[in-house]
Amino acid sequence: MISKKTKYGLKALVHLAKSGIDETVQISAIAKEETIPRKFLESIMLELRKAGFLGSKKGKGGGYYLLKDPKAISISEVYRILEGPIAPVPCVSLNFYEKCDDCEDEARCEIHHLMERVRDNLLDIYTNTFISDLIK
Amino acid sequence: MISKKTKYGLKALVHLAKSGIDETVQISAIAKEETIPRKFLESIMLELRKAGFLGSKKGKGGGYYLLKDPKAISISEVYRILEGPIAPVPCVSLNFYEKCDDCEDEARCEIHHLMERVRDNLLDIYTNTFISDLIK
DNA sequence: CATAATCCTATTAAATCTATAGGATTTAAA
DNA sequence: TTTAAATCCTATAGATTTAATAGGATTATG
Repeated sequence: MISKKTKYGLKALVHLAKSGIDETVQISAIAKEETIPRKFLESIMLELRKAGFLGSKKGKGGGYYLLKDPKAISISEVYRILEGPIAPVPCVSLNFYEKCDDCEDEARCEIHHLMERVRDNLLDIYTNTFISDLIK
Repeated sequence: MISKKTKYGLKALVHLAKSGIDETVQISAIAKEETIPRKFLESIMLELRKAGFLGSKKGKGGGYYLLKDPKAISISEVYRILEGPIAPVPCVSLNFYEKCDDCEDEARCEIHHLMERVRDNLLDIYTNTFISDLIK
């Protein structure tokens, strides 16, 4: 299950992609149209800006705008920023690896290989799908 | 990310499968060998029994044993009992469907189709992998 | 009858998720 | 120059979920 944060973040990026690159859109407008709590979205946009996806303009008439081409923003990048690991368990994560407390030897762990397969499938989808692909 | 509960449950089932169908094994033995907190495992075994995967024998010399052939227990069944929905969002879940608060029309939701693809991939893996496939 | 096992309910502790509060800062326009 | 409108930033509250434990009740064996 993905968090609402990630879901909202993806929707906001698609929203901006629809408006066009370099077009500023206000948080309140996105929040209203996408039915996302305004303050929650504010914190998400901040993260996406700090991660380099968005630029912002302060003050009256300001807002957020896409810094990258929607064709160049893969879902996996966004996912890792907002959600964290794509892998189903930390011990098969490429970017957020953590050893399990319970198993000594990963090669002998019964569920390790299954988890790797799941990871590979998710990675395949998320790295080969882009914000531009989500525009309807 | 899957919960430790699901991970522990899968490991316990594989453990029992290794011992053989109808062979009773005690919680404490599984807990020790798989490095799972005993009391936690106790509650997991209880759930697996109530779901029909396991039988139990009380009293001295008792324990748990597999009721089904490991070749007939798919990961998806276990997953749904211990973890819940396989789908990444409730609105694409086959067994735990819930409407989203935010989108009005699922057909027009930008991320809906992506989530369906993820679900289908996960389902494919989890329904076509069985406890017997995890034995090393 | 002592021992060893599951059974069962409740509860705690910690972590995470979701959302909000409350201003500080910046900018545009009146 | 003032006002309004926007982001910026930190903190925190509240709710939910996860992980684990407590404590005894029940049952079976020898």
